Amino acid sequence: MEQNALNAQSSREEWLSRFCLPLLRWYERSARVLPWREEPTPYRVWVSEIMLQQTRVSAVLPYFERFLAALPDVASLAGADPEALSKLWEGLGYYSRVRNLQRAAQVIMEQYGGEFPRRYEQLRALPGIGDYTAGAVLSIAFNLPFPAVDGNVLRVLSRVCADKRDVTAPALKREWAGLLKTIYPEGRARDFTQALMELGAMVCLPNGEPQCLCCPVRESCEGFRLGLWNELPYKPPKAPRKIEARTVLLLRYEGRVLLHRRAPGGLLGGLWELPNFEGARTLSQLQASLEEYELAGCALSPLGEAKHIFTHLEWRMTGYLVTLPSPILLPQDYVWASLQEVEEVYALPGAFKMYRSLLPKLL
DNA sequence: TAGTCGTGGTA
DNA sequence: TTACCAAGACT
Repeated sequence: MEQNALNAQSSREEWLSRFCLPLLRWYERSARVLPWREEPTPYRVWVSEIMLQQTRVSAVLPYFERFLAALPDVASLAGADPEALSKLWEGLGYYSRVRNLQRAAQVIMEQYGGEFPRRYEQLRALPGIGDYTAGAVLSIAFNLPFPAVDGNVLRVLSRVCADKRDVTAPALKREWAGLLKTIYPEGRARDFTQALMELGAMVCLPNGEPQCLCCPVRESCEGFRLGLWNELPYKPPKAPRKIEARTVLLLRYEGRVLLHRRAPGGLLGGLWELPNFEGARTLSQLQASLEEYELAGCALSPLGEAKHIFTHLEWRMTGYLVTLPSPILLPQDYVWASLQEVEEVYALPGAFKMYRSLLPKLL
């Protein structure tokens, strides 16, 4: 065993002096100024952590400011109009996050009198709060020594300890959390949690070369000593994403476009969309389909192709403009929306961005 | 456990 | 262009 290497068996004193304290000193002078850091109330920290799940800081910033301005506290979130809430989240992705956010706010109002709970089990039981977020809120908002093991922390620890095990394994995440719990510096939980993540975000980078020469814990890093940064953290290969052809319809009538509300749950659950169906239909195929639906009098023209890549799915879309000559009876979950309503009321996911951008000219 | 669930930045 | 993947949770 190398004398300068840290590992899971090193003592608390070794971790503190070689890792935690240098890291904290670095954080004190290097931490980015972020809105949820300036005033780390439980509500602000919670909302920021939900937004930041699998999402970059730069993407979150404008959403966070707008969200906090519209819904400044738990009570306003609990009572918010779901449609307006969905619109506030439009474009941020993983839309179940915002539904869980409101459900949790309602639980906090009803079960905790609007006061944020401070016990791990209570936080963990709220919708949308898992092991990471519970630890993040407890440590960052309440300054309590609970670890928050995210992708940054897994990357930092796997490199510092030159650990080649699969970081996506939940058991390993629990193991790192157990280690961290024993080395939290007294009274410094808020800074230590954020310092670990900040190091991963700014120095111990994914995708390319980490900034080891600027790293405050370089001298104790076994990954650095062994030159293993390129191999760590280890993740097994992922399944290839499925490719799906879809036909998208932009139906218009008298300056309005037809929108459909997707079923709750599942992909883009509860959001609005341009009517679409599986398979790439040609113009003549589509013409035949429309006649079946007694829409024979429609003018039909192609709008071009578009691609949208989800994490595990890829849509290759073929779009058509359908101009209705007369009104139709609208089924459930369909609306005629004006351009202004598309912009201000209905949450339309990014998958339809290309066709949405045509609306100002077509309506 | 492994699949589902968005979007945009970056090498 | 492609592939990775970012302050994960849920089933």
